Amino acid sequence: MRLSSSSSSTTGFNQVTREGDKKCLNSELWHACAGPLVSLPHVGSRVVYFPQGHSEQVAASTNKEVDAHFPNYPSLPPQLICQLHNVTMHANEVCAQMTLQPLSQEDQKDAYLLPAELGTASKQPSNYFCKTLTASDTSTHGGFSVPRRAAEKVFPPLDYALTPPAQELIARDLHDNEWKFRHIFRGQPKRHLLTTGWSVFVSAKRLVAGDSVLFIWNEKNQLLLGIRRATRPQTVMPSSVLSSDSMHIGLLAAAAHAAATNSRFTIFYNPRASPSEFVIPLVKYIKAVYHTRVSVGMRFRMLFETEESSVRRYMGTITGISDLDPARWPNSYWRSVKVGWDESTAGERQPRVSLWEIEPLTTFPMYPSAFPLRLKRPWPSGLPSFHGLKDDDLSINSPMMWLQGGVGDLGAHSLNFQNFGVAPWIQPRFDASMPALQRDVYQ
Amino acid sequence: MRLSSSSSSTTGFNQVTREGDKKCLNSELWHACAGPLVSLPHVGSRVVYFPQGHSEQVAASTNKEVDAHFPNYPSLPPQLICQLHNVTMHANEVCAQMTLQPLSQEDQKDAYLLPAELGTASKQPSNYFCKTLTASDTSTHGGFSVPRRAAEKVFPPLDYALTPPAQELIARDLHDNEWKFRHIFRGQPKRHLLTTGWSVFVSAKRLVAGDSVLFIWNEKNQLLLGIRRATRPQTVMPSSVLSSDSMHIGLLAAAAHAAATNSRFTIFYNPRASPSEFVIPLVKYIKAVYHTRVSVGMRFRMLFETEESSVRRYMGTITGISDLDPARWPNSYWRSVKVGWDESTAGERQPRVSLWEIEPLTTFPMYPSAFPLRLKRPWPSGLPSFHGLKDDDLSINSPMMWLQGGVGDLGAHSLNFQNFGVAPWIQPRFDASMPALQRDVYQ
DNA sequence: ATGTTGGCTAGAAGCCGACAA
DNA sequence: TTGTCGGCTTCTAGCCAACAT
Repeated sequence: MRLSSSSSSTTGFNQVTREGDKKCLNSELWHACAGPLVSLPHVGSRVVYFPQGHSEQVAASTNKEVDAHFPNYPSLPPQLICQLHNVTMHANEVCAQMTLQPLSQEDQKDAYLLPAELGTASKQPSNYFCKTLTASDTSTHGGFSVPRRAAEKVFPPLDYALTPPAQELIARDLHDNEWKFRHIFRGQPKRHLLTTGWSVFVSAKRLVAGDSVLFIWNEKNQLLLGIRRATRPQTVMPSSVLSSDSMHIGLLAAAAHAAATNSRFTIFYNPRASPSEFVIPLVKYIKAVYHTRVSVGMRFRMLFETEESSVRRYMGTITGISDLDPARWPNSYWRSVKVGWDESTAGERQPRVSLWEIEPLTTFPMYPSAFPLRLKRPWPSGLPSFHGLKDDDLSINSPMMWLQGGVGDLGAHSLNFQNFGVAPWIQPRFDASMPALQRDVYQ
Repeated sequence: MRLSSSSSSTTGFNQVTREGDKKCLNSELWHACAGPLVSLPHVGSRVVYFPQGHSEQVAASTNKEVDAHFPNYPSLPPQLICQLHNVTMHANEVCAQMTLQPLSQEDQKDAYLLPAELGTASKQPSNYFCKTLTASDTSTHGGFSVPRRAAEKVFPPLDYALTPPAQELIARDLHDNEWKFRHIFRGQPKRHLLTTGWSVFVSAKRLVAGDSVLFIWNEKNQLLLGIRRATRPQTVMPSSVLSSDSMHIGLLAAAAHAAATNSRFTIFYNPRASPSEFVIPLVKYIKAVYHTRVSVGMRFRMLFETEESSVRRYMGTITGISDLDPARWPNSYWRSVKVGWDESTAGERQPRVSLWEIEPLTTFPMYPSAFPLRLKRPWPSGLPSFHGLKDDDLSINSPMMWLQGGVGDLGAHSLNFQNFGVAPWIQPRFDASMPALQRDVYQ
């Protein structure tokens, strides 16, 4: 269950969302290109930044793991609670630039005492489709074959009285460039095709078979058009600017310096390249780490993105809880959970996940937590169970804001809790140091 | 005439010179693309690395200057004497990857005591031409117009008995890809043209008007083909991997860590992006810093690259000698010389240069040096004057090795020394701490 | 000496339904 | 339902000399 945490697409446009001071990016399209699982924390909210996760993104981008002979930054904790000052979406390679400011040492400890930020539900694109391009779609021989259901759902209706039925479509990309396509319904059997204009788009964007295109019909009756390049292995060269080692060091040193001086620093989050989100809302972190009981043997679910840009759940079992990198990052919650996946195709899914990525499937009585919780006191008893969640609210495209008016968006997807009738953290333990995560959050 | 310091093109191929373990790069072509002023130090030799210069390259690549609120690395000196362990030339964006290992604290001081590395003259391409592409050259309407002199000098001779005279040219690029062109001599008036094959090259390399192509006819009777993209302002995006701040910090932290632990680190030197070379041979540094007397008011020359990839000299006057960045990099020789340029178009030339970039024009008696030399003792008198330098050796394409057999390539521009009958450092001072820079170097 | 343009032509780009998976 | 292909058409890429600078 993920309360799609405080996505910045709430209002359609996030704070600055500019690319090089030129144009305002369409937040809805950006999120569609980023994928259904990606959410950006709210500007102004408090977040947790994980240098380890950032390091993983750099490693994935440069195809080079971190060097073993690396300087340690003992002053840099594995997680850093920060104020999120700015989020800028970039269009070329879909990524988000975030300006973070670590809280002071004192505030780091007191973070749990402060009221959590208001969260709002993210507005996912309603009418869209995503298709992976075939060889025919990208050849010079013809146009683009539109899946029938997709065309009927997303494109304006054709006048089928015409012979053949056809219209001109105008779509805008993330750069706000306009692309015109001839949409025609012809052939035997009949099918929807984009002909004139398609090839210039393909060559301009340098699309190849395997890349995906994304058409969105939004509330303003505009057609939006995004692309997602296939993750070509070995695509990025070492950037020829800085060695990957220096990049790794730079990321750590920048964060350490910012932490030591409580000054701002800037990171790039690349959703399609990064294995996992490494800036997550503070409330999501607190809930997962302090209010969820996990133990070896426990079953869980986790969301993954499908080929067609929708989500599906995979199930697995927790097989261990330990530090991913005990030498460099002791006592880190980053990917601290070792898991086994039910399906045998599981080779493609990571063997370690973080607490906030999974939904434990709890049954009563709960197993005692084997995880070294910092929490000392049991959660006050007598909290109500969760009932009354409606099935209609469970779609990933219309996540339910089930804490509206409360103090926090707990930052998880709310899928399928009703299957268990109770939130997994219905009886979490309680830490005396965090009274301000008021109980009414859970009501 | 330039003692192109110990360029790796000496043997035609440098040590590893591989791109992604795929192909062996042609060193001659790489240097031609890099430009006539670029030289790479020898693998195994000792060099001086300037974090400031490296920082300038990152700033130029990311279009972002270094932040004022930057962490200081007091342990990192402005120049670091290193052993150069490896040089790898890259082909995509012409750049060189170098692995450096700082000498130990002790060896840093003793560096001047060790014998200087052997230097050899670099072999510049003999037959080549470079042309900046016009709108017609890059349009889909036609081919490439070859300048007459260039075609006659570089291409194999046509059989002018044919009507029209034509041949097929086969050229190889840095990736060792083969490109075929139809070379024809036709039109009224007659001119050399590349027709069939040209447009695929232009589109494959994505060349636009303003970019340059480079044809080389080498000693093995092979035709080599390189490109140089115009330095488009704002070309590079922030790489969407790491913030420019983190890159700056990363470079400094990596160098500082390597210096502290005497471990290897890796840098990328991008000749076309970097304002100045920031890894230079130790001997060149020693000569410029310890054996050249400069003072305010002194006249000097400096080499620059022309549009046609040849060199020309500009003259100027030293107007000051001071730290470029007294706060961050006190006592640094990097761009420590403030200069004024003779020609009024001097706005495009930097107002600060480093000692090893210029050739002071000395006359007797020399001005007393206003620069804080560390040298204590005057140079032993009685050294011979320099005579007998021949004018024919002054071409940049046939640099003379006038220290052959000596212990060091002094790595400075020795252009036009014969004009003054004496090397500018004929009477340098002498430092007791550096006896091993034997006097016979200068004989 | 060489950049640009108009004219011409060959070949690729692109539209179509047939066919098959 | 939709990917690929052969057939046909259209249009542009590309060769040429004229012309201009």
